[in-house]
Amino acid sequence: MTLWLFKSEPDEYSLQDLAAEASGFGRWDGIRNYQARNFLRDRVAVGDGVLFYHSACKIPAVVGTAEVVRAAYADPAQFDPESKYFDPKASADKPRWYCVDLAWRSEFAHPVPLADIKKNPQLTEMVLVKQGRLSIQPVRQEEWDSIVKLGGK
DNA sequence: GCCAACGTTGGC
DNA sequence: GCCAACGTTGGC
Repeated sequence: MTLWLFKSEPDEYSLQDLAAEASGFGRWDGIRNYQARNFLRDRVAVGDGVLFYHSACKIPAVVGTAEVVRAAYADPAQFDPESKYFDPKASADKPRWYCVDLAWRSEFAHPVPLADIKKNPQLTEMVLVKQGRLSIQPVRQEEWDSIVKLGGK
């Protein structure tokens, strides 16, 4: 099992949106960055744990956890001309973009802000700190444990 | 809204 | 097969 950190803009899709899914899971789609796609397509597996991170908002922070419940499949939005994620260069037998399904697991009592993570000597090696712009990234077990502890859940 | 880091693309 | 240009991302 691998542990991950997934970023989402809360205006687009928040942890609360995932928690409110009637089906019990949500589709993590719209990934259009190659580095993130490669992780999604090649490494993310059912049962993997996910730190849910809110980005591009007032206080960027890890806000809770989720779990992967379906591994990579072709993101349907790339085939839909009406979608903003439409990609004319993608085809059904040669999809370019992938998505997974996630289930909500927990919401932190105390969100863990990026600013605090940067100040924490135990967490300075996180990809989140070392490489800013990556929306899907692996997390070490120790990092997961520290953040969940800080989150209070 | 700027701009830096990244993987991919495509012209040569 | 090199490498400059491109699109995406996201903190500031």
